[in-house]
Amino acid sequence: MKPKNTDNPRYQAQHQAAIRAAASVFSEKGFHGASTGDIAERLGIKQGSLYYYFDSKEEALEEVCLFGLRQYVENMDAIAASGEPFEARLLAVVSNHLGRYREKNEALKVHNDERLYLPRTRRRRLKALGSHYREQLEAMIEAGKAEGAVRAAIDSHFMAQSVIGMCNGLGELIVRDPDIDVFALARKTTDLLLHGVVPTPPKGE
Amino acid sequence: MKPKNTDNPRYQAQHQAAIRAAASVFSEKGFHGASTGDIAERLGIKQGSLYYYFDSKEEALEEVCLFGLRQYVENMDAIAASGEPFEARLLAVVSNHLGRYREKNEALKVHNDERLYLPRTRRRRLKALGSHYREQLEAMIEAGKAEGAVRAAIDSHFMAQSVIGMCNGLGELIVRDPDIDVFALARKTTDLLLHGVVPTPPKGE
DNA sequence: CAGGAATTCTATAAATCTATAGAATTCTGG
DNA sequence: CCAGAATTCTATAGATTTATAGAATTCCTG
Repeated sequence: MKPKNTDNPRYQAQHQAAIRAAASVFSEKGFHGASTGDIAERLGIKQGSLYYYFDSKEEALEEVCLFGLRQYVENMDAIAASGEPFEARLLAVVSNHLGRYREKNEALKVHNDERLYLPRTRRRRLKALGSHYREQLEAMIEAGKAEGAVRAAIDSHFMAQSVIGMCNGLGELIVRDPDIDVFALARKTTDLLLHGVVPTPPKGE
Repeated sequence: MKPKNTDNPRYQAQHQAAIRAAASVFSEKGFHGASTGDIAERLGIKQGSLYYYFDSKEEALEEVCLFGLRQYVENMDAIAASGEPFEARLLAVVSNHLGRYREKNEALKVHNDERLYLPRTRRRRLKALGSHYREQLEAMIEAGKAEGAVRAAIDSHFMAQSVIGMCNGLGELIVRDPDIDVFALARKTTDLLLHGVVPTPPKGE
């Protein structure tokens, strides 16, 4: 093992840059399609030098996924903790999710598409974060029921997964068209989830 | 080039089997993570022999994706052509989409996750099929507006993408839990899309 | 069962790619 | 500016992988 000072700001900065370079390359070519040489090149160093920052290519993938997921999940925690009414919190969740596709789409895309190639052990921490996210969302929906903002018949597990999937699908739209107004899209999405598409009131309950 | 008779039923059967084997392996390991040796092994032949059925690994991926998408899109055409009211057609679309995750999930999963690794030229035919699907769905939503079953304010492009994303997200649920009742899930999903989660009627319009 | 067509096998070249070791360079504090 | 620490480079072992060529086998038809 080389001497390295992981507390040094210089090391940390380059380590971050390496994660970003890996995110960029993985998102373009996929985990297996990208080589450590590609990543090093994007970072402006030689292939062998990359191993100063990652022990293995898999570790790089894991760090990219964690990086992509972390702030996203932290925002969810903040939203869940806020005392806002259900509608506002749902809008915040959707905005947070869709917003990621604009700002930091690469690492999150890598998480979405490539995380499956991590070995079981490495996937554990990611799964914990992802489950935490979904559980927060489920709890939020349950709270919505308690508020009377959500029909009692709604299955919160099902609905949480629906919201996540819908946002991921819309992410494609956002990535494809750089001119889309993400916040307007979030409002439309929230409106669809809240009220559906039918003009007449739902059949009671 | 070897002598080969692509009209021979024996050839066609093995070719189909090769596509299935490729779908299975690609869905497990990803395109770049899977080797032609893996595919051949699953098919019960040697690595080199696989090239009797595919000219390249990329061609194998393309055929898997087309296979996964084809019947799915054909069903959509049938649904669009049926004279059913909007609600019934939406349910049919969602059932078709979710049902794929049970029956033939491997090829469709490969299409969803790996199609990006195809070169531009090979992706064209897939894109045509996918766009056709989305356009049919958009037209269906527009027809729903004409019927008065859908609010005029709904953006059909946005909504089509939402439906597709939602179904893909729920697909994970279906793959994860083999005991899920897919049709019940389709009904819940359709209900959510039609009426939203809010118990009180939407604010007019 | 003979002979040609169809299918599969063996063997391999040529091009990867990951990870490591040790040399060379750059940085930093005194 | 010097000395040691930190970072990067060069070079390479060792393992894989795709795709091809030609030999061997199996299948089918007459």
